[in-house]
Amino acid sequence: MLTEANLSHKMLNRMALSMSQTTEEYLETIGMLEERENPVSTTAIAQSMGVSLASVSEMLRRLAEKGLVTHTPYGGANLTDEGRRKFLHLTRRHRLWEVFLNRHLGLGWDEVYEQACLLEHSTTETVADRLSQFLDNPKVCPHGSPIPDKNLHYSPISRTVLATLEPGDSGMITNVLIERDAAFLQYLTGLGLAPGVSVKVMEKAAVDGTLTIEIDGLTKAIGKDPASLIMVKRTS
Amino acid sequence: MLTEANLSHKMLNRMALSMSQTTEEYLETIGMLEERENPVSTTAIAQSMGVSLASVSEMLRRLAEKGLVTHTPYGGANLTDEGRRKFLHLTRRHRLWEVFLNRHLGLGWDEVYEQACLLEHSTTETVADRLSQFLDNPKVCPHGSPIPDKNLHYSPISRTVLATLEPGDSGMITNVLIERDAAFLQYLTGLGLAPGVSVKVMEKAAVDGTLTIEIDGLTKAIGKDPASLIMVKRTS
DNA sequence: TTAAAAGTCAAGGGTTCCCTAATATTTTTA
DNA sequence: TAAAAATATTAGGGAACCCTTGACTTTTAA
Repeated sequence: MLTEANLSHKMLNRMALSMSQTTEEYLETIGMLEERENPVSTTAIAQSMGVSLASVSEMLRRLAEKGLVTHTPYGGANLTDEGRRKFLHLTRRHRLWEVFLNRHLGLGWDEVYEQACLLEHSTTETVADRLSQFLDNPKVCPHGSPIPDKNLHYSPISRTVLATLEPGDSGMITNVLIERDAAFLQYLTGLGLAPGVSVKVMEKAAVDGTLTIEIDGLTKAIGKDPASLIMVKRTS
Repeated sequence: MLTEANLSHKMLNRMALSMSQTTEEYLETIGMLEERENPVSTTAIAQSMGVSLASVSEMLRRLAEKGLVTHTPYGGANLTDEGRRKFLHLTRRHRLWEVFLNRHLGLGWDEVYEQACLLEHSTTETVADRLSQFLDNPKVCPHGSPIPDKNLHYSPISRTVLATLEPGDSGMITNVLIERDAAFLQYLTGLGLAPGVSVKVMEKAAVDGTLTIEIDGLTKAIGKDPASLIMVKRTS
């Protein structure tokens, strides 16, 4: 029986805006993986979230029940329109907080991901919109990833990977594909690499693709793997 | 057996900083009630949180186990030093967010409580400290309540209630005791009352204590009950 | 001293999320 | 193409967390 007394705060909350934090994290993971793999495999989700395959299977069933994903057994998962909408809202909140934390609180681009992960789940639409205004409606986060606007539109990202540039090519870093690995970001910082920085490829090792690049007048080396996680816009 | 695989994200989180959100809310409620009633009765907590007496009894046992409160059966509860520390941290975070939301995002003083309630539970110490700096280490929230500093010290609040002023007395509003009742705050806004505003008592009805006051040159009436929730600093 | 108020205990329920083990399906490869 | 390997699902179970009702105990106040 559903009495008024039974409608606790929590229940009302759940009906009003929310999904549990875990559910939101599944949506974010799936949305992120969808950009690389479509549909998204159970294994990819399990690895990315650090849980067992069985947990993912079960969660996918629950998400499908709620209409947030489509899931064909043995065939992977995709966000529904509704799921995608929630995913983009979360992305927007996450990246707006990253901008705030970086720009106004002085946290490094290697620190903001984790903090934004915490805040994004407790951000109402009102606060997100006001925050966006306060920040002058930024288009990208500190890692260069696009921030969906109020209508959830966002600009496409570059498709060119630093690792594919050839000697003589120049480009400007637009964004990095890994945002939560603080150590990786610190490594890039040490090299002088960040969104907006211009690089010129001097050499490319035939054997393993290691690049010799010029950044800000300095010559540096970067392996093919890290260079595959850095997106650039070619300038020549 | 405790394997590395068993140490999920959640478990690490729990060990590192946290308490569930509900636990934090109990601490906040108890800390708040302690200012009026000491020790705090089970009933007071139950009413304030909208749960049954039995739930509170059980939770007090759990909080006592964790060393956050002392609880003598049939004798009420008190925060331990550790509980008080957590309570003050939460208060600090809550009120810092209120200042931010009000000052920079333009939310009204009647809207900030609810939003800050959400954010406070996902705020690390680093972010709280940086936020405080960003806001120039504010000493009070939009409702005039003191914000504990980094060392959890805070200035005492006024003990004078508007309702106790006599005709001819003047004072400045320092803070209001009810921060989460948006309708009440809107009522005060309509009267022109807010922290920092000066008032002069013109009349006081003998029968029910209703005050006639002058605010900003305008004459207004306010009942004894609302006037008992408004704290002032006497200026004459 | 007795009734009312306050508080506790016992038992149980629901949700959420996770795991292991067993099983089923699909893909790969020999 | 059959067996092996990889992938995915189901079954069964459990822990944490928080809440409830109903019976009972303690305290308070008339």
